[in-house]
Amino acid sequence: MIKITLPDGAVREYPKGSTALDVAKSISEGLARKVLAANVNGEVWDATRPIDNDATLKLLTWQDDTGKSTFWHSSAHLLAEAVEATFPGVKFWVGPAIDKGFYYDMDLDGRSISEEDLEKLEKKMNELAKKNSQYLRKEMSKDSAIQYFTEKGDEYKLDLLGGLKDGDITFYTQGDFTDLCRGPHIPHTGFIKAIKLTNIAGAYWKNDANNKQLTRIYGVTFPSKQELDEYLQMLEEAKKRDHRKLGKELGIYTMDDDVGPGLPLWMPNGTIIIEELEQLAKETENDAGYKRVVTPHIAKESMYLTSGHLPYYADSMFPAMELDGTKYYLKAMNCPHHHKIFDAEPRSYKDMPLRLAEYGTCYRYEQSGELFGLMRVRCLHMNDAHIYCSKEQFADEFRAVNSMYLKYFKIFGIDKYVMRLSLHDPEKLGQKYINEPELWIETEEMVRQVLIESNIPFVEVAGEGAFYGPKIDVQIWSAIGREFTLATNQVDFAQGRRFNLSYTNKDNAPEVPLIIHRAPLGTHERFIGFLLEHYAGKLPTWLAPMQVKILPISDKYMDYAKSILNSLKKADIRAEIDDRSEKIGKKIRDTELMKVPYMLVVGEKEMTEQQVSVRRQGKGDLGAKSVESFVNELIGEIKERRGE
RNA sequence: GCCGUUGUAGCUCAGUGGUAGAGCACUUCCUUGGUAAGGAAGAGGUCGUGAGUUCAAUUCUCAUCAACGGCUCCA
Repeated sequence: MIKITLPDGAVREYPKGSTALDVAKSISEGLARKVLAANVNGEVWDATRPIDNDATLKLLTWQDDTGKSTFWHSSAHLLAEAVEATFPGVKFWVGPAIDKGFYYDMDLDGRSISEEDLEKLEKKMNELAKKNSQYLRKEMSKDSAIQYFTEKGDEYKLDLLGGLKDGDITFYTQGDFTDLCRGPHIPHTGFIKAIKLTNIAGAYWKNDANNKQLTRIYGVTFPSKQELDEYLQMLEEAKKRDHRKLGKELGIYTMDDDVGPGLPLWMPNGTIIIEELEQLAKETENDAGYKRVVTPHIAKESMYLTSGHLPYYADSMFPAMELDGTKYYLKAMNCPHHHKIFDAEPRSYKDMPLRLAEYGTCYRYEQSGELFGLMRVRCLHMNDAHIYCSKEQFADEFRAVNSMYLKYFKIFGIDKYVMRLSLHDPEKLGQKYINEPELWIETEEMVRQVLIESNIPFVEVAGEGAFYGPKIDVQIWSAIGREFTLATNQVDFAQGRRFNLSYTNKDNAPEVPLIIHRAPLGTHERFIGFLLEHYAGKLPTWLAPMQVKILPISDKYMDYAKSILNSLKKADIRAEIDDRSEKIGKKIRDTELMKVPYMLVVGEKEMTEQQVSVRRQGKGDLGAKSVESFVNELIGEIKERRGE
């Protein structure tokens, strides 16, 4: 007998070789029908795998993240089974579970798969799922595994085997499909009740653009039809808050073929948002001791050679223009310009830290396939600043930048983000990263300490640093789930020396400053794209392009409406009268759809009592009040940049 | 840049080898109506662009541009 300890602390005895499924059955049949996998001594196992020793056990169902990912991983195998049955000879690479669903990468050997094929595959998968085929686990020696795949001529699985140790190799078979796989898997295919293959995409083998491109099929599955429907419904909802759709509907920005891809034209409504954000940034940066600067959009090649950008990023800069034998580049970043401002005057430790801020216009020749609405563009306005400081001042400055982020996030109610400490990749020193291994480790540790001391939760990722130093990135997700860096706070131990920057320290000796690059609001483009999605277009009043719409019941009240408009304008409130000869219901509907925060309905009653009937977008009628008190309250809401 | 899909009116979308249609938006007129769509009439498109096949192309083929879904990239 073996002792099984359950999550509630209960210890039960079972015969040696019992499975998690046996344990579930001993608790209840209903539970047994829901068990997808099991956590055995901290490791995720098949629910059908025999347990030979005492163990702690947690049964995993659809309610557990690992239960879900096991379900989706098994679904990927089911997809592969369907593909193999439909397109014989296909070679498979890997098929993992992802955040929402799964994919499988495969080499179709020159064939291509269409949307119609996806439907066929879905059908086949449903057919195969109904067979309730068990996922059978089998251990195999490395040699026989190599033999197996050599006979099959499967170079992909052989490649996978190369990275595995003898003794770690397991195979899983369900129905007619066998795959090299670490597992675990759900008990049988019958759990998979609802299947949706979402899209087909190309994906480079081993994520390397130099390798062959495989075909990737994405899908998502559920234990019930209802959950799939709910998921599809949710996707529809997400599309409604896509900034590209809202940007068009609300007149924020437009793109034009004649202007060029990735070059947004900001319309009047979008420009208002930009100006409000800049105002916020100016106020915040003034308070934090920043000084504003303005620099040109172009600079000579020599400067980007000095900075070291050109060797790393020439491909993603617009090609140089040549004038009088000198090459000029459109600037892709503001830092070198700012360094030149630092260098324009002799600096002493008394000037430090020196904080130079600019909403600088940058141009980056992003790859065509990467352009994405406002989130990834070729002309961008960075909420940029560079802080020049001593090593001693670094921690305080870095911390202050982080708290500026958090201050902004509070204003905008941003809570769904991940702070990422982006480090260098030691293998790419000298290629992607400046070859200063000790400095890397030293500064990375400085940044890590600041994060830990400030109690900011973060994840560490190697290979995401800037070429000149480590950074903290704030990662966010677009409505459709694509990940972006919203804000960034970077340490730069390289450019100071490259530009020969120095200040005189207390001992009258020259010293190279450390530089912090920071962009807490990222770029206008990405930030506004993000905000549109974040607020689903319902911007807080201080940001809303139109803040108040006055809706007269009929033309008779137009003069009264105009007097209200005057009071609003005097208070610098963005307002307008809907003077169309439409019924009030129509005016309200149109204003609601344009997501104007406040509507003032005025008619006979309001005019006699010198009031306005206030209607809040999305909330409905708030009742009548005097014009004066409405204006005063609104001024407060706008000044304090209140969210709701 | 790569793989795949798409491209018809301002927007959302029908449709056809014989030079195009709906709803909303727009314009004009009627209507002056109390909290999410009042009525009528009208205007609007060389069907992304270029070439080829054909008596004839918006429709078929190719190229190109752009957008979309991914991959790669992201100072």
